[in-house]
Amino acid sequence: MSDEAPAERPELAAQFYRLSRALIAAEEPLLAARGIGMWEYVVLLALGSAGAPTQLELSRITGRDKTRLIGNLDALEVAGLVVRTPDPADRRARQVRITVAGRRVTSSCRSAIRRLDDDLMAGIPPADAEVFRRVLATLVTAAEVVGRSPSEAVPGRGAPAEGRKQ
Amino acid sequence: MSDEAPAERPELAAQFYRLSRALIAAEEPLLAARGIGMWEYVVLLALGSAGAPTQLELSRITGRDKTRLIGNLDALEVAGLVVRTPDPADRRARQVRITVAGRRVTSSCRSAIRRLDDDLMAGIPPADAEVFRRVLATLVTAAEVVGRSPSEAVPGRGAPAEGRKQ
DNA sequence: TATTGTTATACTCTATAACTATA
DNA sequence: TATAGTTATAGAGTATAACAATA
Repeated sequence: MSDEAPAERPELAAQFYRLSRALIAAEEPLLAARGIGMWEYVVLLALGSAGAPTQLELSRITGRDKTRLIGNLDALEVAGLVVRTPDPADRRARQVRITVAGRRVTSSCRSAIRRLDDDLMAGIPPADAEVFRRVLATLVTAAEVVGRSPSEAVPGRGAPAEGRKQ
Repeated sequence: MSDEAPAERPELAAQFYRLSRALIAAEEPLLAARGIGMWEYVVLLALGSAGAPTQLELSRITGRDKTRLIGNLDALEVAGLVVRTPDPADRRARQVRITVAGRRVTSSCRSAIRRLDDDLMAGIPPADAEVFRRVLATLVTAAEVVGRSPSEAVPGRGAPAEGRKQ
């Protein structure tokens, strides 16, 4: 209990937050130069693997809300990077497919981002980098569950102090 | 050059983004149960180390905009976790100091977050975890500069494709 | 005139609820 | 009635500009 020396270990959330912000800020101009935004790139990436998902399926794949996906698909479609065709089995749904131009843009973006990642990792010894990437991948999957663990529910007093207005 | 097999290496930004989102989402209820929000915790943490900075200095320390800092300081002050006193040397400025109650809340939050971090890292072998934390700290400092490196300026065509409306 | 803290305004992003057309 | 896609509305977060008190 007498943690007089706080050990000064940095908090993971703060570190991940800074890193993601810095990387995304660095990637955005690279994507913009190729005519797309961050979320449109995410959509293109997902479409590169999936076959011809419906918009709702695509929403679930990317984790992006279906209503916000629409604007991205609109932009991608007018840019000729995806096509939306009515689902023959269900005329309410629309199947989304990536085009050849879409694959080309995706590949170009991926290369640029890969280069950025390599720049960031440039100073890390290869052995350490490999450990880092392996642990990172493990944490990403583990993070889905964190917080649901019963390590701590709420502190002493019962009132959840809900109504903060900030 | 013939990278036919994309090697499937995940992108760092996506991984950091997911991790920070998951961790922050898990931390928010812990902080809320103690009566503060994420940014107020950041402010309290900064005040724990700094002596009695002025609001503008605190803005620079935390990286938070000075106008948005105000709401956080208001909330922290009515909660009795910080006090604002006029700077005797410059009557325009106000010095911000953390209170004893503020230190108590900070410590409680830090323990809870430390516990969350430990939960996340629970499955990682200690040796790997140590490497991971060391590399992570290195990357955080390196990330400040990434993107400013000349690894790639803009792709083929000169027009920066600026006016995207999304 | 410049600066500190503050307030006000606008703009983006997000979340939720309605609406249409199909089923 | 329920669902896929769309649109509209409201909220949170952010950025910028304006303002009062002081330097």
